[in-house]
Amino acid sequence: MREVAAHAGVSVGTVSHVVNRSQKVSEDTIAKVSRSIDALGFVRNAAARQLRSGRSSSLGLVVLDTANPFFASVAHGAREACDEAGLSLLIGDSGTEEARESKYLDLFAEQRVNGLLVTPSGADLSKLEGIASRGTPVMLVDREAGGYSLSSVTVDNAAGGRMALDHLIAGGCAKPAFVGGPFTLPQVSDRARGARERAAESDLDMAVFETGELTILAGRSIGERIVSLPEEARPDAVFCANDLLAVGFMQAVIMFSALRIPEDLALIGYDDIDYAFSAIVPLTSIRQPADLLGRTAVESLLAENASGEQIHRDEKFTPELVVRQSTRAV
Amino acid sequence: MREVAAHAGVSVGTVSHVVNRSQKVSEDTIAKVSRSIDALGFVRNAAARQLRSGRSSSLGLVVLDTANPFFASVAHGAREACDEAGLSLLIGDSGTEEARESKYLDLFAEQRVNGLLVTPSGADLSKLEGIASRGTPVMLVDREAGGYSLSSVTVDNAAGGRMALDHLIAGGCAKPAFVGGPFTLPQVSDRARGARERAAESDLDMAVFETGELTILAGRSIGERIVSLPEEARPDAVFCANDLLAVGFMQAVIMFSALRIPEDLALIGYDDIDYAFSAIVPLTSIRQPADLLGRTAVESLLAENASGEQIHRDEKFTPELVVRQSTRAV
DNA sequence: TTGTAAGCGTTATCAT
DNA sequence: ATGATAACGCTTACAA
Repeated sequence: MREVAAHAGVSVGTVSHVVNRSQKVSEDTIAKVSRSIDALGFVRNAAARQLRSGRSSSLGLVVLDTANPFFASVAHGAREACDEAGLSLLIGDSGTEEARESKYLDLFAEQRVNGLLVTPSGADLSKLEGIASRGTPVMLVDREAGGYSLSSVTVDNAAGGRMALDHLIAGGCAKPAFVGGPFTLPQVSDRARGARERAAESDLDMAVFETGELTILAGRSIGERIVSLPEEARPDAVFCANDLLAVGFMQAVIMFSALRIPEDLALIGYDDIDYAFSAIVPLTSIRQPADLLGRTAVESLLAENASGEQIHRDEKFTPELVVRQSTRAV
Repeated sequence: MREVAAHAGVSVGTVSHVVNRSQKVSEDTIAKVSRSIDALGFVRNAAARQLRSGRSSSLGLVVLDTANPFFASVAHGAREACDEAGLSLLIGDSGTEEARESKYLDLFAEQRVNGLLVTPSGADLSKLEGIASRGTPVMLVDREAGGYSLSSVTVDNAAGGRMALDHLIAGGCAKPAFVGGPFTLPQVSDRARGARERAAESDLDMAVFETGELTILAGRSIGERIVSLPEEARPDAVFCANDLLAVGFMQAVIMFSALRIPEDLALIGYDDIDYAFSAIVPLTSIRQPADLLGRTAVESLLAENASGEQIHRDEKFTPELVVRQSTRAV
């Protein structure tokens, strides 16, 4: 910048003002300085800029798995909202590991982000609470605050679980099962709880098969296990904690058994990702407004930030049943 | 940091040394300073750090579409390689728009990233060449340098196109068609070119249907158009420029026609995303090593950076045919 | 409308 | 092993 100033024959302060339009500068000077900037290929230094101004104009987002289309959509919605607000979004992928989550939190803290959007991996949110209390706004995404003093944007998982079982039972299912994990994730345990409650209302037991993660691969391997069970032990309807599991489950059914979906085994997923529609047997699912979740998280964070309030809010969306072939006509 | 120094009764230089392990400090002092850091909740300021040291320890990646599983995998591979090298990765999504790409490039330039990985949206790479010539290493990802003086990591698209048609023709197809776009993307036009060449070798014409983008939605709408063509004008095999298009195309075939895949219409995609396997009719595809592409891009960039060389290299992977039901037995 | 100059919070070079 | 101190490149009062 000093070089630009020298080249244009003005002071650094003036250069700064033309770069930032922060003060009235004469047309002539603007032209002169602009020419020097181009000639020298000057690019302003974000580090110096941020250090001096104290502002960072960025938000941090930490999700469980960027390869999961649900979180890809959340990130997409958040990015759009950030773009509109002139902020840049830093994205971290915790892989459902607290250590990696913590690493990104530290990284973002060092960057002095204006706010943090987090889907926590573990149960202990005290680190986040600490960050929030030290002045960085924190918004939980797809996770309720529980006893912690934090704001959140969520979708009602228990309601979703109830919807899924309601639909399965209405279709005539007698031996429902739940597939998902880890149960330390409230997203998983709440869906299971809602489902179990609804099953109990119809005097049905719901078997539970726990997986280590929410991926296609995990779905496929638990599917292999379930289709090889003797008929009397096999469920007649399976509710998967997300669509990736359901897609993998379906692969296993088709590869390793002669069971028909939905006649022998009904299948319902969760999230309604784009591919649910295109599955071998189009997949019934519980749709979540993922994009909106990300967008709302950013907007709420910004609103809270602007108002300077310390009041924590919980925004909760309701999911929606999307019926397709994988559960039709049992 | 000054506060920490005062609290611990040492100088700021010493605090810096314990934070960075950059010089020998006595055990006692380390303990004392660490206690003060915890007590005051000190977090080092990345901006000041970078400003003073001149180092940024981050890489920038700009891809065409983060919602596309292919690029999600590329980003995943790149992130892993960055993690291993102790770098953080900034990701930008250009949405195949040059203006957005340019915006991210400027943003990353201001951040003084140590290197840039880019899948360009347009044909003019002079901006990237300029950046590279000004000292920031640039690596093209999934795009060749053409006449520009830039390094690249790619997968052979023309070979992939040839493979696709070879397979279709071996299956007895007589009226092949290509679906994809925009053709300004070399990934698309090279696949089409390879396919057309192979078709010509068998004295076959290949119809071309251009789409505006490479999404499920675009595939569905072009699919609607194609299945409603009179039989004599309708292709008997369709090669889609990527799997998203193919998935959407398949949706249209099933919703809006009675045509069977592959008996009436064979379908082949490109990328072999996870969902190809689970499509209504499992999708034949040309597999690209997406993860490896991202990883290699980072590693090559770092290697080039370390060696301080200006020699540009082109690494080219070869794709692989994965046969599934959508083309089997015509 | 433009110039001057004091920091922002670190790191790194010298002394001590 | 520790301390003092000069930058790093910019923003922003304030002065001219």
